[in-house]
Amino acid sequence: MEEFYSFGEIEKRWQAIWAERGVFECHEDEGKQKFYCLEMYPYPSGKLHMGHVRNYAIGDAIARFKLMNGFSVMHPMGWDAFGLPAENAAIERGIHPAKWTYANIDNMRDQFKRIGYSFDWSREVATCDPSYYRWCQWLFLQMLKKGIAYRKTTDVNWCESCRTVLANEQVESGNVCWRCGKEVEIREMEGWFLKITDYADELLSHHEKLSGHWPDRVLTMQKNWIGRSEGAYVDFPLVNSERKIRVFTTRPDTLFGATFMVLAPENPLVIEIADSSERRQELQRFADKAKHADIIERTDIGIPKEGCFTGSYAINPMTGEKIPIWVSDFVLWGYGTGAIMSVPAHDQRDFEFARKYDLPIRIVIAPEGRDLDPGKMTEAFEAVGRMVNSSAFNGLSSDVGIREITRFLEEKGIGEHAVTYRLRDWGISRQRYWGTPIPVIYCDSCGTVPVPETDLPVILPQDISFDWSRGGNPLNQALEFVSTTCPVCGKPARRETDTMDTFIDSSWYFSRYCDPRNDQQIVDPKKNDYWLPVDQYIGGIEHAVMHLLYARFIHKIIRDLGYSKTDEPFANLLTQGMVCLEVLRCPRDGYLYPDEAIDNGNGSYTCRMCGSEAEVGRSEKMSKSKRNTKDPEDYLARFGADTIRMFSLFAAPPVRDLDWSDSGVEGVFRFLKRIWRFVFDHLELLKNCAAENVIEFLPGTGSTDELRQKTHAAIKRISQDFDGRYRFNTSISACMEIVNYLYAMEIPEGGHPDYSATRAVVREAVRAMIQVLNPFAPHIMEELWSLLGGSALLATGPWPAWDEAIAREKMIEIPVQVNGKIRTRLEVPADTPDEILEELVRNDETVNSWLNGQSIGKIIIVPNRLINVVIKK
RNA sequence: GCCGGAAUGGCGGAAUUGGCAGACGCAAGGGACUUAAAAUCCCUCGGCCUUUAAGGCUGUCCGGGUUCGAUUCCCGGUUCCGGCACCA
Repeated sequence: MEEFYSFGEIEKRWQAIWAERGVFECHEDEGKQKFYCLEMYPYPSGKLHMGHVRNYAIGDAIARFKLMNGFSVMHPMGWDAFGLPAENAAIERGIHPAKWTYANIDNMRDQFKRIGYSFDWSREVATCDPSYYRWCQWLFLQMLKKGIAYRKTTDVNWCESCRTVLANEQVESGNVCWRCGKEVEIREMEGWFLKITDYADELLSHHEKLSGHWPDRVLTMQKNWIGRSEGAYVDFPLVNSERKIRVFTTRPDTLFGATFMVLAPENPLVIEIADSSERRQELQRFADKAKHADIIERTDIGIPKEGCFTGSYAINPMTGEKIPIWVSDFVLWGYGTGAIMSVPAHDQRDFEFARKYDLPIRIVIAPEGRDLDPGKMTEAFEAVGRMVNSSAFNGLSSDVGIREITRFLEEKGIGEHAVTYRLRDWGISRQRYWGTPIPVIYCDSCGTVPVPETDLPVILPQDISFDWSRGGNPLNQALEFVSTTCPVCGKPARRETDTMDTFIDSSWYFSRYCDPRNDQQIVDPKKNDYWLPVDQYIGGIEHAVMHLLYARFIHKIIRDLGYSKTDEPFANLLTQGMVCLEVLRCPRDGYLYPDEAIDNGNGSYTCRMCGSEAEVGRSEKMSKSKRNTKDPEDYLARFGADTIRMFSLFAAPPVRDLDWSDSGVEGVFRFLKRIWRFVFDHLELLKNCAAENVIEFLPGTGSTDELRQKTHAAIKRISQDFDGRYRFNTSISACMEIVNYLYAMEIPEGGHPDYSATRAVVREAVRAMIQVLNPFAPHIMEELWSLLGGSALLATGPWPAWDEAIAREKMIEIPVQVNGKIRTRLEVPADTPDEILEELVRNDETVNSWLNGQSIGKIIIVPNRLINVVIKK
């Protein structure tokens, strides 16, 4: 053993041994309990960043812990390899997307291996490989067959900077592209959609299975996104026409208060019902304006809503009254029926609209214990109450009224109970090259024809020109790809040139890992049944509604196709926090790299370029644009893989954001060196302790008993931390305490009467430390394990057991309070009976001095924790 | 506007079920070793007050409440972060 911890050589050696022996390669083993540990696979952007290091360090700790505990562990890795950056690189630098992507994959795989993650590389997949995307295409064909995939022309979100359509989930803050941050525009386009709305109810109700296993906020975000609302459809007949206008309302109890109607400008009825050609033109202009209005302006709550009268009237089916029909852009064409009944007394938007255009307001819901006056109201009364001005329904409470009115509507055939969702169907067509080709063919005679399954995969052509000046998707220019023959009639036909949203690729990759080389089917159902669901899924919160909703949806389709028995793909979800660092900002030169500023040592920084004082901003997510990134490679070279892994687990609990700290990294490095040196300094005493299964303990001194107790308590604590709590920062600190204790302890020389007793306890402690730290710093621990005589690999265990009796402290210092303030402490054996404690307290000098001659009211004893003496009032 | 989450020393964080606030680490200060530096080891370290020892008061965003006892539970508020934002 060398005196100094040479991490570089140690890490390289053990990585080679693990790979050689295939320790992390897994297979279905019915004799063992399985554990599927998965971190969200990365986009191969070129190199790993600190967020990756952390994400995979968390998963690796869990996977390694399970492996040491005898589970059959699957911990796979692959690449979310289709996507825009590859294509942009091709345009900017003339490198083919495939070449760029595979070069990045090679580099990142090499980085992963040098960090020593316990991935089963034999299961690696890359979504841009035809053997993978073939099954995306197959899945699409199955959805087409079932009517889940369909084509329509509709308003879509178009990002000009990415030159493609985006799904609703991929538009942030109302109008911003999730990828590039630029504003999106609404365009009418034709494209492919998946009927995720068919699964809305199930996606929502299965939250029940996830509750308690997924973070509440992810479930809440999905719930809001799905946006279920329950109410009724109501038909309003038009005056002088056979036509009806159907509306959706969540408040049938307010139906008597509907004094006008409003249509969305896009609603085709608008033009149809206009009462004159003049009016028609006016309405057309209004609709055009609404269509081209800025999305933010149109949807901002604060801005008063413009409206336009159609000249037509409808009949309120309850009151029989004639009510005017208006048009306004606050009514959305994509939600409900694109038309509403307006109840200005009980809906704020309707109220504001009614005030602006002087439309009637009628109270039909009375709050408990007060009266409303339509003339004096300043806002709508939106809460529930008792029905008034509602004929036979007067006096009913809102909830009863909703039921009764709905029943009445159904009896009369003028409405029905209804559920609507905010969720829209998922638009998956992307007008870009680097994605999975959508396997359909357009034939002039036969229409839209699916590519026969036997012809899959439809290969993405490699020879392609990325000349955007010619407009549109580069695939359009690939004539050999586009021109084909119709599979039905054999006449010339053209292929679809749009590719699939890459979120499709990532919606089922966890299934493919179960059977990654299968070229007969998407996955062998037996293998899916063995491994799924993923027992622990780990990734960033940014995918709360995108990836995590899509994957749940696609998995249900895979289930319905008979390839899985599980309803939900991810049994437990952990969303890790971001890796953050303070930003440096110069008032003139913007964000600065650390070496662009001079550290004045007093917390202030000077910009090297212009000499002005740079502001130290708050800690923000590491990003290139803010220039506050740290390259894992630098730390790998200076401290090694074990140190960066352990730091990223120690600095904060996984779910929280982590502030990067160079001195914190050094602290962890020091800790590993301390362990190394302790073993080196006590090599003779520790020799072969890893090979020892049973240790003979001798009656010890105070400190040996204490060390044993601390060792067992630490094993217990860390084992329990792995059971879903995953607070590795405290696991590591428990080990630091043991190591500190070992350093502080007097370890007698051989021949001393206490030597044997101390030796046994120290050997046990060091052995256990090496074992429990292995999931966090596997290379150094594997090395120490082998140096201390471990014959098998530590990676496969064993995990140490703890003895409950030893883990419990023998002597306890119990704080004694008088009226809630600590005044003294009692040193007593654990589990001392209450009577004895009470006796001790009553006779205690300090306690009595704090009584000031008053008598004791009662004594509260919390076993082994605390005593509180309450003075009688 | 609505819905979540958070707030603890100079900093990251700990306190698992209402029971010792500040574990562990960083930074800082002091000391040992060294010709020196690095490395390493040891000590101190929330604030205020008194001090010979030791102790007292105060302190977990702010204001109330429940309780023998509240970082933890309840009510009201502040600030920050995130999500959704005319969804009828």
